[in-house]
Amino acid sequence: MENPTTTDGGRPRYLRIAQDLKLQIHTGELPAGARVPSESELIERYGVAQGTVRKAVTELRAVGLVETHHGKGTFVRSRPPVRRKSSDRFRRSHRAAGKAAYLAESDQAGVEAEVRVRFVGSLDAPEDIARRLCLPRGTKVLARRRLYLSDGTPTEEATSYIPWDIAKETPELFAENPGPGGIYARLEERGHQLAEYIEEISVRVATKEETSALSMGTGSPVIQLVREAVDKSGRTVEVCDTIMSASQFVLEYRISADD
Amino acid sequence: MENPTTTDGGRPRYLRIAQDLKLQIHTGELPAGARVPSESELIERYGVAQGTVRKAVTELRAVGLVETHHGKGTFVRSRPPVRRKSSDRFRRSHRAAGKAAYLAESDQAGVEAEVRVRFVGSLDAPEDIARRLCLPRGTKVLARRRLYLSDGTPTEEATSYIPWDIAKETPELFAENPGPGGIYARLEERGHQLAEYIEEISVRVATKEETSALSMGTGSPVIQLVREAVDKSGRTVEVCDTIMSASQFVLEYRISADD
DNA sequence: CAGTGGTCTAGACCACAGT
DNA sequence: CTGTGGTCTAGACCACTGC
Repeated sequence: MENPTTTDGGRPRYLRIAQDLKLQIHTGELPAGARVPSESELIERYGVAQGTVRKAVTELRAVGLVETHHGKGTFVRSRPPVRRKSSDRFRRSHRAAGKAAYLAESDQAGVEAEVRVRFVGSLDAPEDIARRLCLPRGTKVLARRRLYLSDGTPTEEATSYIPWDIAKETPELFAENPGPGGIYARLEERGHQLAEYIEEISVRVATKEETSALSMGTGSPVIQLVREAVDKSGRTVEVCDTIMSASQFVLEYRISADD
Repeated sequence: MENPTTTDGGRPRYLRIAQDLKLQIHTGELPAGARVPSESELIERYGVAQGTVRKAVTELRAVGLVETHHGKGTFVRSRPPVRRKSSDRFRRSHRAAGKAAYLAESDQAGVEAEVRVRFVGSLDAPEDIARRLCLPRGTKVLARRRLYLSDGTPTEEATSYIPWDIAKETPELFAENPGPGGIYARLEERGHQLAEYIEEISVRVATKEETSALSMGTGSPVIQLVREAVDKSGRTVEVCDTIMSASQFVLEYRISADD
């Protein structure tokens, strides 16, 4: 009798608490970056057990409203979703303007973008990448991994893989900053005129590494986008594997109705 | 001391149990459609409390390996992901062959497809839909909601919205089956030559309704795909709102590198 | 060290499905 | 009715963070 369980107003208590916190976030009572009250505080405030507030916070994490850091606390995430535009994104005109794809998008969205290079160097091609590049598995490739941040918080980690025979004749690809227009501009300068990009989108829950790299909660969904860049000769000259925090993105594609 | 907690071999017990079940699923020991042992059985088998096996099963649901039904049990899901191909999907050639987009894809994937019409009729356009159709909010539109199944299990629910002035002159749109080539073929016959489709993809956790419609677990991620079909005059003649069980799909888009 | 989140237990009661 | 999953409690201990 000291346990009303599910009879709170139809819905479970943990959802009721989650709802309450959502409201506080949306009204600005809990602004972006703010600390959400600790578990003990919530336990006292709502008069429930730890497991219950825990489920509530889990709910908020799943929705992408907060992120939690062990030992520190849980915090309100910032920023609304960024938009990526497909037909726009790889326009040669953006390159002419001296912008890489990412900066071009972010500019449009009015977000302060930052790119942090994590690794540039040779690597044995992983299974899946080798297949996509039509190389025997384990072949040496150039890998470029970078982390993208919007307004300071990491949202996206991308790794480009380029066959070694192409990379070695394109020294700019080894630089942290490959120059105006990004690596696609460099590849085209070297005679690899691009014909099309093929993007594959899938959704899964984050692995432990991704969770920490993108500082999200456990079990958060991520979007995995694998893009192949194909040149006029039909060869795949680059594969880019991107992991995004799912709640932060909306992808847009335009498809011509003419065959 | 009767509680070893996290010291099981580095990882939490619930992950250990989840891992164990995953293995049984992948080896076929628990084939598609099979019942996963009930909570009480798992409690006994692993010698843990209910909360622990619960978290394990939650993990499996998040990964999309099982689905659970209150009062009945939890079951292994079937089918690998279906592929959708963008440049393929809306080819006029598929319509000529008398197939709607969905059947065309599924054929390719060797999956037994089924479409179940849930609703066809007029509706006041919801906020977001009205905006996309450039109509004042609350205007009457024709709505067509259908559920798509692969090998018997629901994977996708789509609702098409068509402005009333277009719908009323196209009687086939009110039929359960709009005929060969689907509604896009009918729209083109009525003079609305399509120019392009614009698709927006986002990911979020399922609402309660979606959870039951697609028979997935609570908190599973879904892909929301909103497509606008634009005709040669620049008018959006249809908006289609699709919810998919995220773990069941891989979306593919081809983007031309030429501006 | 104290404070935070993360895992676990043992036992209770509720809600849904099928006999 | 029994058996299933769903919610909740009270209290315990572990692990990470920062003073």
